[in-house]
Amino acid sequence: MTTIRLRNSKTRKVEEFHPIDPENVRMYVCGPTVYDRAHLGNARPVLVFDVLYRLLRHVYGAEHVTYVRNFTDVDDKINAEAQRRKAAGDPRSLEALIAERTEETIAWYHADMDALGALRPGQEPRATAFIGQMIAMIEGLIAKGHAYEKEGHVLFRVRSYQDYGALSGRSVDDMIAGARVEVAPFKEDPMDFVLWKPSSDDLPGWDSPWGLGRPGWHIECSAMSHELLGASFDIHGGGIDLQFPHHENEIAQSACAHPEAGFANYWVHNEMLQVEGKKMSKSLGNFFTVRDLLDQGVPGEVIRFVMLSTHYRKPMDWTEKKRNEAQDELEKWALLTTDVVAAVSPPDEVVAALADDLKTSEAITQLRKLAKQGRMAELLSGIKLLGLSLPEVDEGTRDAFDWLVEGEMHRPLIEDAVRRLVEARNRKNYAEADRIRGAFTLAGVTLSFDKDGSVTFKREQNFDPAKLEALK
RNA sequence: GGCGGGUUGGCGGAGAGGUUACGCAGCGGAUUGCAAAUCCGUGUAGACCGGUUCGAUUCCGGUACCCGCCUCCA
Repeated sequence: MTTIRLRNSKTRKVEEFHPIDPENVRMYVCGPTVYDRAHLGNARPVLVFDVLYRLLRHVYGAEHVTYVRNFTDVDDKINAEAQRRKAAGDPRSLEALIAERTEETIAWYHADMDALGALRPGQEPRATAFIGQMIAMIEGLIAKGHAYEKEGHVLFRVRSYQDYGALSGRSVDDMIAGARVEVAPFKEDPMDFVLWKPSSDDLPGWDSPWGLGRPGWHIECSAMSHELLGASFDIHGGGIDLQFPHHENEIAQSACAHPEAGFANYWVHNEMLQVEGKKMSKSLGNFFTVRDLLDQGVPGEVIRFVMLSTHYRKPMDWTEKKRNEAQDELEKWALLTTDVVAAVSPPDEVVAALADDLKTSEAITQLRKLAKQGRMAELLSGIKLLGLSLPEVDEGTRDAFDWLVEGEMHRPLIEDAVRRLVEARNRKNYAEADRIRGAFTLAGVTLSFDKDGSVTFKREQNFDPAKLEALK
């Protein structure tokens, strides 16, 4: 059996992966807060852990891997959007507006991530469905002296957990010295964080031993992972930005609530995404969503290919150039594998690359070698393991019409032009042939001639059907 | 201020203490009416300064610069 090696943030080393139970390999990844469309940065962890999920399924069997990724549907931003709609005159209750916002965002998320070729996790729990478990966990923490109630808030007593800061390599004293912690009068210690906070009448809340309120963000993941995967499980993933404080706090909560268990054995973090060398942010004006790219005609598999061409632990830079190169390479593979049936099992080289700490760029290099060697069945199988799909590429005169022509109105025009072109070439009237080809070029269609005399089309980015009129 | 990541040829991007990464672009050739595509061949590197070593881009130390997290935005 293939041995997977993963970089464990907990030990800062690449380690061999040995699941607690090979019959049920368990992975939890922090999912989105569902208040708006997922931006490109959100897609990176989705794709990184999708590759890991596919690898685990390959190695241990699809039915022996449990993948949980949550939806955070309790959040100020969701409330704010609902309140905005209410203020704009929507007569429905705030609760209904919140539910609507949550539902539509989840549907968007599914559609966008599906387009990137990401498999849906086996379970996608919503925080609001696990409030009872959160309350129970908080009660347990209070009983053990790890948490305390103050003014309707319940806070985690950070000083009560010896190993706090171990994951992110910080000491509590250093962090306080940094003087960037929130100072709240009800905290025993500046580092203590919220497990439960009071809610107002106009915002969602749940009854609890501490009054009407709602859970803190960190307790959601601790409660859901415990409920669905148990007190000890194998892999916990997420972006490096979540390492502190979110994951640190999860560990503190879970380790204190279930001191007999190990919580997550392997912590895997992906690096951040940049755009043209800069962090993606609204203020820099380089902020865009996955849907924006898809709407611009960037295929999901191209986004996926670009993402996988950089190792997950390195900052990934999204650029126009990479996107174009990825598209060219995928089209090339599509042509190479036309009518090819994928090999039953993926090539060892590709599996080995992924098993070595998810070296996706190395896996792509191996795919290129397979293409070079003409091992197309294996190439296709490797492409599938990476979760990539290939663009539809039609070649030849007849098939090309289907995607070249925007509406039947241009078909007679093009057929006639091609007929005249072929005739001109047969008569060796190259001036006329080049004139017709030039008109196609201006319309954004590249024509080329094969040895057997057939004509091949390629639609370019600047394709403009209106300019086909010039073919007359 | 604290913690972490990075700096490789024109561009992107890997691995390995000594042997071609790879892709794109470039150059030369084959092929082509001319092209495109394809095929063959080929040049260019390791931020800077020291150290270890027979030998370092690869290990160690330092310097510079870039980026991220620590703060709602991933």
